[in-house]
Amino acid sequence: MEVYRRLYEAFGPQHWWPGESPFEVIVGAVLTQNTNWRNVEKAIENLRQADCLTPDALYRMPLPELEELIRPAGYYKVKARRLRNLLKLIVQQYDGSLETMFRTPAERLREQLLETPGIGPETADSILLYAGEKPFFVVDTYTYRVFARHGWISFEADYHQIQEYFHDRLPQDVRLYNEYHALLVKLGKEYCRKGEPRCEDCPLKDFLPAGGPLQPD
DNA sequence: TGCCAGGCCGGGT
DNA sequence: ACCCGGCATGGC
Repeated sequence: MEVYRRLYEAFGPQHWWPGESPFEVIVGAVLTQNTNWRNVEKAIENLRQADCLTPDALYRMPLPELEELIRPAGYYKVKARRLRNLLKLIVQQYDGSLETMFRTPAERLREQLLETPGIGPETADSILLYAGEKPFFVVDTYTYRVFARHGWISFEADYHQIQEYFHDRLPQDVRLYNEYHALLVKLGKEYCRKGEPRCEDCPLKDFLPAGGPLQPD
């Protein structure tokens, strides 16, 4: 929580990803898997131009056409199938209505998302938090890297353990989870990229263990 | 120019 | 159970 405060003071509110619509957020959550958000924006813009930013319209679209539209997001063939799998759930189980979908108990919806091929824990939690406003903390590579390098979690910790770490320590607040995750991404991009920790000017430098960041990354 | 990006899956030990 | 490559485009 002190870490959160420090980041908020350094970077301010990120007002991240409450994107145009919940559906757009869902599509973005799949397309951004291991991919720069800028590329995702191009893909979403293509979908908008094609007037296909609704579950039914997108689910109806032939796979090759979908692949072409989302091409800028990379991994376009896998992602087209993953999107399709998710759309199938939304259309067939919830009649294409996100309101209906998010009315189902969050724990059970999470299970359903995870059963969908191509939807892993981070994508599922991103959908639940950012589109559905359900209190699931989103753990991404930056979360892992930042907290492991500071010695706050183990480098061996899996997704669920890391999520538990946050759920145990933070008030259950959608707004807070939302902002915290966004701030960690911001921090990660600027100071905690893969090869190069730049701890000198990092807002969290005071919290580093003696001898600098831990490294098994 | 090479490396990285807001993961996830499947196949090989 | 673990480890590792494949998937692909665009930006710095």
